[in-house]
Amino acid sequence: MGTVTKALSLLSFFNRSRSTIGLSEMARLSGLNKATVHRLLTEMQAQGFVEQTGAGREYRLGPAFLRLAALREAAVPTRDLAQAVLADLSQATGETAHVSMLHGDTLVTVAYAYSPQHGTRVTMEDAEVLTFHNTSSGLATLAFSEAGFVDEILSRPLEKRTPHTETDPGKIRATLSDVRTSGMAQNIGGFEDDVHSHAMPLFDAQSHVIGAIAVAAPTARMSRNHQALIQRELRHHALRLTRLMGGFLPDGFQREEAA
Amino acid sequence: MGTVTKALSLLSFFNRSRSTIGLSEMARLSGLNKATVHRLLTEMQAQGFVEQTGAGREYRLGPAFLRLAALREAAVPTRDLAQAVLADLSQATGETAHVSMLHGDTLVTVAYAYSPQHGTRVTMEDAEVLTFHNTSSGLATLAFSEAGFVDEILSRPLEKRTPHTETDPGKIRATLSDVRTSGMAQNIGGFEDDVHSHAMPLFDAQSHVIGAIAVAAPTARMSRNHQALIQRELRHHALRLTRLMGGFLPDGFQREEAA
DNA sequence: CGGACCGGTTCATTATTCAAACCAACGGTT
DNA sequence: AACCGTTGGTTTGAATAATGAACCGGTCCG
Repeated sequence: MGTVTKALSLLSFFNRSRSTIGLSEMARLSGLNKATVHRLLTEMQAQGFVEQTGAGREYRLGPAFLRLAALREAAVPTRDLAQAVLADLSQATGETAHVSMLHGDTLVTVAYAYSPQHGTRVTMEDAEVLTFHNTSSGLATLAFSEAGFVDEILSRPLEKRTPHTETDPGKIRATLSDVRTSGMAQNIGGFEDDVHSHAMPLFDAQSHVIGAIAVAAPTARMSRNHQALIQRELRHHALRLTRLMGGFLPDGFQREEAA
Repeated sequence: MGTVTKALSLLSFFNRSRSTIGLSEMARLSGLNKATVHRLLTEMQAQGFVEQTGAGREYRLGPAFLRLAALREAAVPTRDLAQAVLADLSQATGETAHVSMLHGDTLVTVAYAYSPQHGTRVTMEDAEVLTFHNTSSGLATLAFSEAGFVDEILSRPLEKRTPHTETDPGKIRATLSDVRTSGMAQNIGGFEDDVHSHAMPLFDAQSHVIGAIAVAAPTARMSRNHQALIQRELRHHALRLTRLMGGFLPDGFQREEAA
């Protein structure tokens, strides 16, 4: 593992529930020597990628990311585009909508929109990492990924998050096959109890899957009419977002959506 | 220069007008060997910090920054806080307001807000890098920086951006002294013709300057009454933002603002 | 006081980076 | 076609930087 890889991988130990990390803890988490970690952090600190908190001298993510994220967004406005489409989609369905993107082997939520229509709604967190086997977005993404990647994901331990989580790789593969046919994935209570979500894949210019767009609703609200509405709107907006981002549906992807 | 520093400094060559950079160009910009640059970029690419565009194989900033910026913002919500204060400030003054933060020796705009009140307004860009000698934010920041940093900045060549740009280090030092007395910096047409801006410094918990908050208006609109309004509102909101971010004014900082 | 942490530093050993030359491929000229 | 100047990417001993075990000086706790 190269030095740069080591340094950057340190950053991945920060998450929502662990926003500051001390030197020794970072050394333990990464398995690297304390001196090495110190040097890497010091170098990253000089560039603003991490900074030290006043008290305790722990490290946290630095301000450089604000700048670089803004530049990334200026160069590739996926987030803005997603946000715009999600606003329409959540408005049309009255439910929470979100877009998650594939980064390597992790699926990260990059944008979401709520509808004010109902008092109850499914809530989302920014930059949340989704699992593949128990979210509709994960299933939609996986269904259009290459076989090796699917094997890789399904060979790992699959967390049983709720009583309804499906953890049998064979059954999941059967589900993926259905998703490929219909173009849409569903998940009922597999990630959070009482949440019924629909998701469709998003594609880039080479028709490779790059993420998914989803609508999440309380199961209590999922009547047949409501489900039909969600599916219709989701099909429409998924296609729209893929096109806005300069992508193309793969050959054979079913496209029965209403104009 | 350490390896990590080299790798991270490559990222700083991306900006708004140069969002993709090829291998050879990056080697030229950084002064590093092509082989080294290639290895560094490859490592960063594996972590999602850069990615290659389909055509031309050039590199651009990667998606990892969206995630890390969201986590940074979750840990230290400076941007959100700034945005909230700016909304009020631009509303109260009817002019464009913005906050810029000091990262090492560069001053970067992190948030801004427009007022819909007038048809003409000063426009801003996200993640824009400001110079110190010809912006009110730069002068406000510099006035409360330590002497060594001021010497460093003023010893560099000072760009004469407009006919009104002051480039004489001696006169700039005199201006900084005035800014320290009044707590507020002004700049008339030194950055953009016909823009009159006011700025005040922002401080952290150790009373070190961390950036500035500013109001920028067309010179044509700057009557005595309007200027008095802007100064009053700016004083109020600058103090408010410093406090919201957990900072304290340094001893002796003048505080004659209206409650 | 003694022990167990913490963040940070030292220095001989070891691995990486450097520079320069070299490939293969592409797009224009001649 | 031949040539030219590019591009991204790769290879080579010689120079340089990274590494990790031990070490320092704190602070907290009993």
